[in-house]
Amino acid sequence: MLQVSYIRENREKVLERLTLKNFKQPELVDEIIELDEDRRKTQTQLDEVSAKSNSIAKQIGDLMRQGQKEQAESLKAETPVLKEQAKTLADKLASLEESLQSKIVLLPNLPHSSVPKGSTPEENETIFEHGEKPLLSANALPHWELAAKYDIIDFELGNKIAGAGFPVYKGKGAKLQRALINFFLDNAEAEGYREMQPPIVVNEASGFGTGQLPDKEGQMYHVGIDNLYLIPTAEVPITNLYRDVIVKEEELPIKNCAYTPCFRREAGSYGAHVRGLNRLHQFDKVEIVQIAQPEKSYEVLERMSAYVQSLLQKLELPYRVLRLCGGDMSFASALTYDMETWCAAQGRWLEVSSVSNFETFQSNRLKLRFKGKEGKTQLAHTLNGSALALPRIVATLLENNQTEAGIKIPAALVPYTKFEWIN
RNA sequence: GGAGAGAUGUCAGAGUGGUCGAAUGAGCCAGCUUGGAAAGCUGGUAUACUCGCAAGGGUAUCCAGGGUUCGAAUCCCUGUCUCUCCGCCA
Repeated sequence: MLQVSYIRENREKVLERLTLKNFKQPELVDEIIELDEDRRKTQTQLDEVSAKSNSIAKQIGDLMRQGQKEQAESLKAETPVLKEQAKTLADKLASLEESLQSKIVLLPNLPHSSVPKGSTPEENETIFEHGEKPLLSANALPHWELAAKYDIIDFELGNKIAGAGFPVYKGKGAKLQRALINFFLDNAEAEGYREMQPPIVVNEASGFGTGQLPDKEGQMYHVGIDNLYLIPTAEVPITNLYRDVIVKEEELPIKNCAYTPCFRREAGSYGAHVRGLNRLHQFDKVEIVQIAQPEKSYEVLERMSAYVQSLLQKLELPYRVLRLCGGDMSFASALTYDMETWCAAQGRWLEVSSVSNFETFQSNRLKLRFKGKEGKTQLAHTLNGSALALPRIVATLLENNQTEAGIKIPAALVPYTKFEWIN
């Protein structure tokens, strides 16, 4: 959520930046500014009336104590008018605040100055590419066929007990999952992240804090009876740990990581390109989350990007890094890097990580602030990234490392799997 | 699921209608003291909105939302959460 004061003071810039994000309702900006002006005027009026009432109440108190009952009574006569005024103003204020809030949450975050123009994934900017695309033999298989061949992931069985998009990992498939989770967590710890285990259901306030609610409600599984949501990413609980918190500046940056299952309804997306592990309703992910000082957050973002890349390098996966264009970025992000691995049998790039700086967009919703040496409190910047999401890593590993003898586990992972081959 | 108790500042904890943004203590910060430290002493120590160049002022906030009242941390209603006991349970 953008700050009203910022919109008020930077109208032109806000409009210009929203254009880059292909925002369709620029008229909202002026509506917000107008509502805000009205809101502040009403606030001032209400404050004045309240000040008057307070002073009268105080005088009545004084008079009563001095036993001057009659004068007190005559002062009381003045209050009904004030009360009426206060009520009217308070109602007006509440309704102004409500419409202001309802409009301001519709504005996406403003993109950083380095964000390229564009509205489709094709217009994302490839800023780095690493590793050789493997040359597979003509009879190479996509991962879902390899999964069946080696009996390590069973999509049918998951179908039976839950539905499409809930695979069952079996034997070495399950062990590979566990190995990857541990590999990612150990690396994150070495990078300075504190491991956390949060709840994987969250309440409404948490969903709002990180921006999933109210608009992306349909993407989360909702447990109606208790009004809880299954998390779509660990970002939600981990970032919300700091909701309504004022941290000390010297504690920054705060670095947390967590492994959690993630749940996404992804309603209505079925088809060939979502086969196998490409898109699931439940998947595992290790997430890294940082809270940083505003002037350092872009440095932090680069560092997070480099860290994610180091994981891909250790796993010996060919990848590229994209800087997302304005139209392809998420609602809340100011700058996003996507990491994609080359999935050789499918012959396509698969997104395995997304690293973003949200600047104050989330912290404004969360009321996550820090207090500097001078005692001034200000909103902190939040960042997060997948490090990494498992299914597409598994898909890439299976497809790229398939040989006549089976699937070769990358050396860095063998201490975790304790086997070198799936065969 | 049943019964009861409770929710006050960074923490502990007072406060049952006015002088309460809130006693007291601890913590923290600054200063004094000291060779340095401890102890001691002195002062400071919430957040949001708003007015103001500033100094400073106004308003709101004692879990949340309503209500009673000239006036609510205090009384009433509703909700949420926490704790204790019982039941159930990995």
